[in-house]
Amino acid sequence: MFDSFDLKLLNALQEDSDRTAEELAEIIALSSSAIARRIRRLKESGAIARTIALLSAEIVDHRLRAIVRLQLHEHEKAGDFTDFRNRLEARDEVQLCLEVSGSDDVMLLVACRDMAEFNDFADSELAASPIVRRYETSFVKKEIKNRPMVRLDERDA
Amino acid sequence: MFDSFDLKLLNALQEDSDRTAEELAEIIALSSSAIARRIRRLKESGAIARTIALLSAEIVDHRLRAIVRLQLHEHEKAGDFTDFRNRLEARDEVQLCLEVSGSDDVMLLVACRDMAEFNDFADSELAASPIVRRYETSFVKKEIKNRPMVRLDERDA
DNA sequence: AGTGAAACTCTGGCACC
DNA sequence: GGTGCCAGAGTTTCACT
Repeated sequence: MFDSFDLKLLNALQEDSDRTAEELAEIIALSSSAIARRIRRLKESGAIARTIALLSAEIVDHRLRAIVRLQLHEHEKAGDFTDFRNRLEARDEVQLCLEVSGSDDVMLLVACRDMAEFNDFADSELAASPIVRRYETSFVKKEIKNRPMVRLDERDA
Repeated sequence: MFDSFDLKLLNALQEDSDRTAEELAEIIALSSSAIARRIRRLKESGAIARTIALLSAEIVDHRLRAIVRLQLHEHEKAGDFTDFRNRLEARDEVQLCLEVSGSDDVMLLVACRDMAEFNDFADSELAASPIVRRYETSFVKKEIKNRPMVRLDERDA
């Protein structure tokens, strides 16, 4: 699937996708046209899902972020859970939604403007949902690291 | 700080930063040169911290991801905690590290290749650390949503 | 994969509001 | 102050080797 050039390229683009093909060619031992060709192929094939801008911590830190751990009722029809998932996915406040193992079933990272907005979210999406058994909230005091990056190596080839 | 054009632009770039100034000019009512100028200013001022490529879910799903909730010992010297934070920050496996309120002190999202690698990580960084009192791990079964985006509006101006 | 030319995109100066 | 227009610089794309 990927040769070692692709792997280096994917790692580099996950760190900073703003560099030109020529700059990347200096890091990876390849001509700029080969770099450009590979980037285009990786985007077309979907290996690179999308490229996005991340805002400064100064802006993001003005939001109230919360980790919410959900326990669901056990015998839910698949349809209800799908609806619930779709509702969460549609909410702008939900940055991350993961189905997890262990005593909790779902974990959310929610970014709101303030506590009032968080309460509105929790009331309408969580407390009001018949499939949520209970939920527990921790608020984010400080972001120490946020790097979505997955470093690839030859084992990912 | 930001006028309504900047806010629209920041929202658009958080969703997809691969569009040209001309394409963005069709969404936002501005000429392409004005768009390009604003993007450059937003990057120079640091409002846009960086732009990154996100890999496809197919690639990321081959990793074993875990949510780890940490409780620390209470009377830690600030220096020890700083060291601990720096170690976690330096580990590629740590995608997200948050200081939180509530019964836990720190929450991690960790991406490893397999359980063996996760255990190595947990043993060397968590179990071996004198400042960690206990930790609890949930593994990610399924990613339902992952959008780091923070939607801005006139209240962020 | 690399080279070079064509096409496209961004940059910077100037007039305008 | 910021915008739009246009020309030049820089970057990507494409045919060919």
